[in-house]
Amino acid sequence: MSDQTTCRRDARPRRLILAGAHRQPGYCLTCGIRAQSVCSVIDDDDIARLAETAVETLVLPGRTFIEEGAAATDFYNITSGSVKLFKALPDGRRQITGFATTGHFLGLAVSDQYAFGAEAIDTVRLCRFSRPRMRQLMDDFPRLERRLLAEASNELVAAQNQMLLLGRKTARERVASFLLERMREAQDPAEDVPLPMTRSDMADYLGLTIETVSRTLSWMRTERLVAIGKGHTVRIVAMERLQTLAAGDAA
Amino acid sequence: MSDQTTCRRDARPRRLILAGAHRQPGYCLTCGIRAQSVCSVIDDDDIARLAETAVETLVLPGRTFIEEGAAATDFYNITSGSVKLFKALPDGRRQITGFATTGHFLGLAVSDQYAFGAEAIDTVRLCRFSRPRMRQLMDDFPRLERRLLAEASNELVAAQNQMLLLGRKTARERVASFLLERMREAQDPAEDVPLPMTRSDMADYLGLTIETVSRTLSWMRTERLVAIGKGHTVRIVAMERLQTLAAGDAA
DNA sequence: AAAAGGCATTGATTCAGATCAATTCAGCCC
DNA sequence: GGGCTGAATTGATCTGAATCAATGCCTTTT
Repeated sequence: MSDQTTCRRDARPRRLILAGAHRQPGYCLTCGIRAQSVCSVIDDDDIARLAETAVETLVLPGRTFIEEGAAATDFYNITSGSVKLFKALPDGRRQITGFATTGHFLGLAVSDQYAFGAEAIDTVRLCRFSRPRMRQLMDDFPRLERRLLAEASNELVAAQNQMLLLGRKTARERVASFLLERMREAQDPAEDVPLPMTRSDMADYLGLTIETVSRTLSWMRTERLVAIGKGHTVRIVAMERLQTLAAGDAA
Repeated sequence: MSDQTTCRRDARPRRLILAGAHRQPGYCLTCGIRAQSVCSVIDDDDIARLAETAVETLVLPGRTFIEEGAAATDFYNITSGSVKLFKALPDGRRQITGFATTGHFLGLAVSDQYAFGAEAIDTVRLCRFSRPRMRQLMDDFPRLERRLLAEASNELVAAQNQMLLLGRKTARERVASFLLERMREAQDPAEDVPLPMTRSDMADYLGLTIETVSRTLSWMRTERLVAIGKGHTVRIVAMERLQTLAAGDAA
């Protein structure tokens, strides 16, 4: 990983702030630089000590910055951009287990190996710090630990939903669920859903093939459920019917 | 839920102990009764206050004690027995998202609704306490919060493995993975794997049908990978080959 | 011991989605 | 604009697991 820069420590904030999901601007916990969004404010005397070991890293699109099975030495907080998390089988079959965006933490694990890989979708900025440091941070800031627990809980709920999808839903139900999930994730409240990922990523996330994803989207178009826009965008036309489909209410 | 009894508060321990995975005998955090296994010791002055609202509940086999979508009012710690966690679709399709045994916590959620249901497999004893109380406990005992985070992290890893299984593995690979997982879970180090759950549970856990599970086990028997014993037990005969199969190395 | 009920196994057939195989489309770079 | 390249769509065919359908096999009851 050659494309990393040291933290800009000149911009010292008065208060320590966690990058997070609540979408307020603020300063990164680990390096003190201004982040796109933060969620949690921590009163702080020890900011100088905290900023000591922080490193900001820039990751280019397509780059795998966490290798599945590698030694889990670092902890990451995404300050901008989005990444895909995945697991793979020896013969190349791949399962994307989730997407992570601004504010998410990566590398939370009890094991000493990363259980999944992580690859940048677009250009990603993240703060990286060592595991011993993370432990120390959690000792010093209980709110951080609480926040990690909340994030883990949410991810667990998402994972359970995904297990239901992968184990029991049909291709149509999977794609419908995916579109609605993407809509919820999008910052714009509109029904124009951005799909920045490739069909291949969608397929690997939904446990399908690219052909089935493509066919299913085409079917949704002819059924007037969605309209497929330019530039990786899908507009939801019949929200009700799509929700019914995603919930598995009727075939 | 009529089959619950109040906590036996007469057995006051000197120290507060968390029921957990490390398999040492000790006292339950919430009610102070002796539990089959505990993992974490917490020095304690406030034991009387802590035991105040604790309730021990006995759950009979087959009983659903957490209803998916119901108001998430309580938090549970299993002190003995094993339960299955599941999600369901309106038409009855079901996905078992995991099994929980002695020491596991249930009900961890940011949302105010349970994201999954929980049903007792055998007779289950558990300690139940309210969410506000749980919050208070976490405030008072940071080690509890740390333990919950560790448990959530482990579950997240397990969930990611299961997503790979459900999204990308074949029926044979799924059953092989399941047998090895059960072997790891079992307390006996032997290669005799106990399968207390029904074929239907296995199928709903692996995203298959009971017929496919049955056929796959029969195939494994004829291939001399396993020997099917009496009373819901399977003996692993060819460990190496089973591991290769589970890892998805060769078809 | 016979009857009954609930799993589990095995067989026959179907089908949703995978695989194999062309096109078609959208950027991009001269 | 005219190739060039990788992604997306569409079509034809195949197949692994689901579905439909009998038995078989324990456990409980009488």
